Amino acid sequence: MTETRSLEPEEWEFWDTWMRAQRLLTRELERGLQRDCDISKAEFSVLVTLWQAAGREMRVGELSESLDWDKSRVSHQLTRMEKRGFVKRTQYGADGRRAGIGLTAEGRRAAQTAIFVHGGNIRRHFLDSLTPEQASVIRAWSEQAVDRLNRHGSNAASDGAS
Amino acid sequence: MTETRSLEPEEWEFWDTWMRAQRLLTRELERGLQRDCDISKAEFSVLVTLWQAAGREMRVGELSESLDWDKSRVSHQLTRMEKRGFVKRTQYGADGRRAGIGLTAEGRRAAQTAIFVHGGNIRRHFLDSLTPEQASVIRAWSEQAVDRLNRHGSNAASDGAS
DNA sequence: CCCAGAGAGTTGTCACGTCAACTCTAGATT
DNA sequence: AATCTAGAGTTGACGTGACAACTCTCTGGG
Repeated sequence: MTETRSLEPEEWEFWDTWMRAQRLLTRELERGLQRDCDISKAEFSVLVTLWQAAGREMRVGELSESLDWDKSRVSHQLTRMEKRGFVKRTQYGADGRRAGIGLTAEGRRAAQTAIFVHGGNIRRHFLDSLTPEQASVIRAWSEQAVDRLNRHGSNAASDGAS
Repeated sequence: MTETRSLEPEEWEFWDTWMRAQRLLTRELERGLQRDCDISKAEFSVLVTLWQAAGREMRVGELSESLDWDKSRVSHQLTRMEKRGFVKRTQYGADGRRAGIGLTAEGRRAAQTAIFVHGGNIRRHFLDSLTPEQASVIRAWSEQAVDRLNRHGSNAASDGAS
């Protein structure tokens, strides 16, 4: 008969622990964001990205690119955040297409405090928990992984790095 | 005026890269699961847990404990999976409460192949990407983090360390 | 001019996940 | 025994995320 698994129990456990750590960390930070700033992780991401644009309006496509989110996801998220009064869409054409996205005053306020508070939480729950060695190893792996996985997802062909 | 952030740009970037790596990896694996086995990550988790119970029926509370999921989340997930024919609830009392959860034949089949295939994907996309040093550092950090964060979540009071 | 097709955004649908409210049972209290 | 209550499970509402279908505009070719 065929094998019923392709990883050793020890490997499964490693994987499981790693996933669990991620989930716990993410959950803790998300709860902090909700508790302290009354915004979600998704809202935070959008707020930060627009904040970094420093007043310049962004297009949906830019947000999508920068966040690495599906365009429809961005659109849905903007609809919700527009309802909450964090962002506004300003029209370009005579029609409804081609919208520029900007923060409202309330959005700017929320972004500012959230960046401060959430940054502190990240330090407490993540950065402070790392030894210098762990930090540098994890950083290196992350960069490696992003490179490798991006190659997979976006472009399969353009491997010009000869 | 108050500071507008509490992390250095370099620290933000570290955090961002780390999160991005996780997200890309998770996404890749989830897509693989969908493509190769036609099941979601959530379904996989439930199937595996029930599979490990080796035929014995589990209660919702046990699943909730073991997966570290909210009970309502388990319940919703079971409803969906019952519809797909992967699990069945068997009643204990005269009423509808106290259900035992078991895999159907189809559930067992799906679990078996998914464990094999997904295990392979984990190896390819994660384990194989790690140098021995990275593996041991990440493993250590994960265990550390799970311990620390579990203490936070469950019991807030038992802080014997003066 | 008209039409085909590429790009940008939106919308619908469905699965996932969280929180709060609800139901039913069973054990404890009186 | 009547009731109160803690625990187990379910349900509903809503935000989130992925995917496909759709609309509208613009542009190039006939």
